[in-house]
Amino acid sequence: MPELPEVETIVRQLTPRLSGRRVLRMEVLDPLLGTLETELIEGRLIGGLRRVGKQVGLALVAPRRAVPSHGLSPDRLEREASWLLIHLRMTGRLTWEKDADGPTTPPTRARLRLDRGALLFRDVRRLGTLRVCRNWAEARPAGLDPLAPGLGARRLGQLLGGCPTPIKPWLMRQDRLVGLGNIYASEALFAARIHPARPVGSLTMAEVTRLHRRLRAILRRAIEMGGTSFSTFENALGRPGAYQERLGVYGRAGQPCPRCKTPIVRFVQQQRSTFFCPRCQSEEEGCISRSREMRP
DNA sequence: ATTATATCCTGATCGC
DNA sequence: TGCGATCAGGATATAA
Repeated sequence: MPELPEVETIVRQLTPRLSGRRVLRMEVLDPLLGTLETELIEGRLIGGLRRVGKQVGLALVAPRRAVPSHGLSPDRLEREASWLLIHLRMTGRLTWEKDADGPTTPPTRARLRLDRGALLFRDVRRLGTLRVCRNWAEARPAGLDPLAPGLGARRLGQLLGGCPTPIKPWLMRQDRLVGLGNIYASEALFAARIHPARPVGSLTMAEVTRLHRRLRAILRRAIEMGGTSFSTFENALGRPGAYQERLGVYGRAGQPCPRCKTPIVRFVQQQRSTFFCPRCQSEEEGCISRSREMRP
């Protein structure tokens, strides 16, 4: 379940390894991936990597460029590059392999052969996708990145608007904010002490501010810790993250809330598990001051 | 327009 | 011990 911090971890690990490499051949092994415009990729240089929402974006530039190991600047890539977007969905993995010529083993779904080594896309559940875009305008997602410098509490408030949708499913809508999935949506609301079923329009400005601050803090912290390995996530080096040790509510139904010891509750929202603390995250707005008194 | 449901996929887990 | 049913969830398609 790679969400924003997990994808960011992978991008950071792969950037020095892949930047400047020349793509020799794109091998699509799983027919479920469909046909791709490989001519926008093959023969070009990897100008850099970038997280595009929950996707890993490989930026490809003309082969005469000199590319530093940290990649070309973001604005340069936005002007010049074509993009390979890799969506890992649930079980997708990206790893660099030294041997680019040997036989591939399942569940390898695609292999990008480079002038040195190869990038392997493995994915047991085969839900992941590959997409080729000719430019940044095609590749850029509709939703805003929660860690973008321009996304202040005010902007988030405007984005939320007054709709009656429950806040938790709203946070997972990729056409509004990109990068949040089931884990971090629950965690952000717990940290901000907002009930997951609260209508978006009912949030006070104070709550929006709190959500904004907590959300960004959690994502940054999770990136520092290499993401969350809840069940299956592994980074580009085949190692787990560490943020699962800091999860407050996700996957902890029945266990005591780390803040007030009340048992964590699980319920289903839009066919997905939502976890929350019934005491810290009151259904009604206005109980914040009370829960604040509970703090040690 | 918005919201709800079904679908995809496969390994792990559960109940009998 | 074995086997079928259920679950996990990101995104999209279709239905209401």
